[in-house]
This record gives sequence, C-alpha cells and structure tokens, in this order.
Amino acid sequence: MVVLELSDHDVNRIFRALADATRRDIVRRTLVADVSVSQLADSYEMTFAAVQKHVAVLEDARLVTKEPRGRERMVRGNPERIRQAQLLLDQFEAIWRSRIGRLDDLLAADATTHPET
Amino acid sequence: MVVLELSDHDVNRIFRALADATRRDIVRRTLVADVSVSQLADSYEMTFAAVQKHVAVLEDARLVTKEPRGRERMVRGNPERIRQAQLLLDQFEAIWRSRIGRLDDLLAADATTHPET
DNA sequence: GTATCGTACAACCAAATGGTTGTACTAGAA
DNA sequence: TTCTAGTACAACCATTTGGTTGTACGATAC
Repeated sequence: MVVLELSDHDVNRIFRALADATRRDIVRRTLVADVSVSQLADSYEMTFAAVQKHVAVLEDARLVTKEPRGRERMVRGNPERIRQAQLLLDQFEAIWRSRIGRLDDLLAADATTHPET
Repeated sequence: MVVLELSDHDVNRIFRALADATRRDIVRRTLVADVSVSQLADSYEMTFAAVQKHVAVLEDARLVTKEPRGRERMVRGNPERIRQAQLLLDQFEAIWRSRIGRLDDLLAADATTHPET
C-alpha cells in the first residue's frame, strides 16, 4: 500500500480549497461530468474571472484538472485527491480511537488491580 | 440515522480550520489528551496570543472545546466534528461513485444494443 | 497580603483571499 | 476574412487571516 505522502503545504491547499461553498459545488459538478469553465461561470452569481479563480484554486490543490477541448477548457474532478483528504481525516479518527483504546486498557488494568470497585 | 445538517458556513469553518498545520497539530494533540492553552503555546514558535487565536478558530469550528480547570483552560478535541467532516468527504466520493455506476450502466446498455463491438 | 501564572482581548500590521474591471489572445462560426 | 465565444491574466480593491505587542484580570503560589 502506498502511504499518503503529502506536505503540510499540500494539505493546507486541499482543505483551504474545500473551505468555500462555490468551490465545493464545482468539485461536485465536475465529479459528475466534465464541465467547461464558462458553463460553470453561468451557474454562479459572480463574474467569469471570479469563477476562473476558484477553478485555479481547485487546480492548485489538484482537486480538479483542466483539459483543453476545442476553445473550451473542460474541468474534471479528481476523485483520487478526495480520497487522500478522506485518508487525512481517517488519521485523526485513528488517533482518537487509539486514545479510547488506551483508556479502556487503563480501566481494565484498574478493574484487575481493584476488583472490589 | 441522523442526517448531517451543517450550513455552508459551518462547513467553510471546519475546512478552513483544518487548512493550517499548527491547527491540525493542535487537533491531534487534543484528541490524544486534554492540553492547556499555555502547554500548547510552549510547543510552537509563536506567541501565546497567536496560539490562542488558533484555538479560537478551532473552537469556532467546534473542532475543539475549552473547559476551565483552575486558572487554566483545557482544550479537548471533538471527535464528533471530525466524523462530520469525514461524512462530508464521503458525500463527494458517493457522487463520484454514482457517476461510475451510471457509466457502467451506459456501457452495459451499449453492449446490449451493439453486442458486435 | 503580594507576586506570578494562565488567560482574554484590543490594536496594529503585512500578506492572502475573493471579488471586480479591463485588455488581449485563440479557436470556431458566419 | 470578420465576428464572437471561451479563456487568460493583470491591476485594483475591501475584507480576512495570521501574526505581533501591550494591557488587564482572575486564580494560585509564596
């Protein structure tokens, strides 16, 4: 299994990119089907340039890729990167569960030492 | 099952809070054990006030809680919130998987319609 | 009591963010 | 060819972010 190898900076950009509702919507839409930047821009109450910037942030975080098709740029969601973000959160959960495990051990040890309680 | 009910703004704050290496480290440490703000501050190359602000960002996102203990404030990681963030990413993955499912259906239908290919 | 430890919070600053308008270039349509 | 659709990118602006210093205040230690 390939261990997740992301720098702090990479992780920062992934979560930063997901911290905006418009960008999350772009990711959802481009996971479902390829969409051009102008098609995306039509959907939101902001200028084309603003949407372009959001796509750039997502591209920088590698949450989407852009591919030229004719005069358009098709945006495609990157499920692999979503997977990596999930693994990052899984690590937090694992840390927490290991704490619970250790607490259980302590309780078990305590029950053995003081069975009268 | 209780459906995840988070506003866009809530989600923004959760991901925004996770988009900083110091804050992610604070979450990890406070998931393992309760730590006071000053103990946290000792660990990082920044002032106490800066760490205090990071904790405030995490608290605002409900990724940690703060509880007074004597003159200290103990910071505690909130695994429930991590769980909610995981569910959010799961939703993205589900969207992607449903696309794959539909593509499979199309291929199957195509194979049926044009079995000679 | 007084000293000090841990915290809260305001004010300030530089840099990043999220938006705008305007200009320019390229590919396809007429 | 000319027109237009789609994009790229620079410049600008207001707000937010991430840090600082300084002041104040309650809880504990002496």
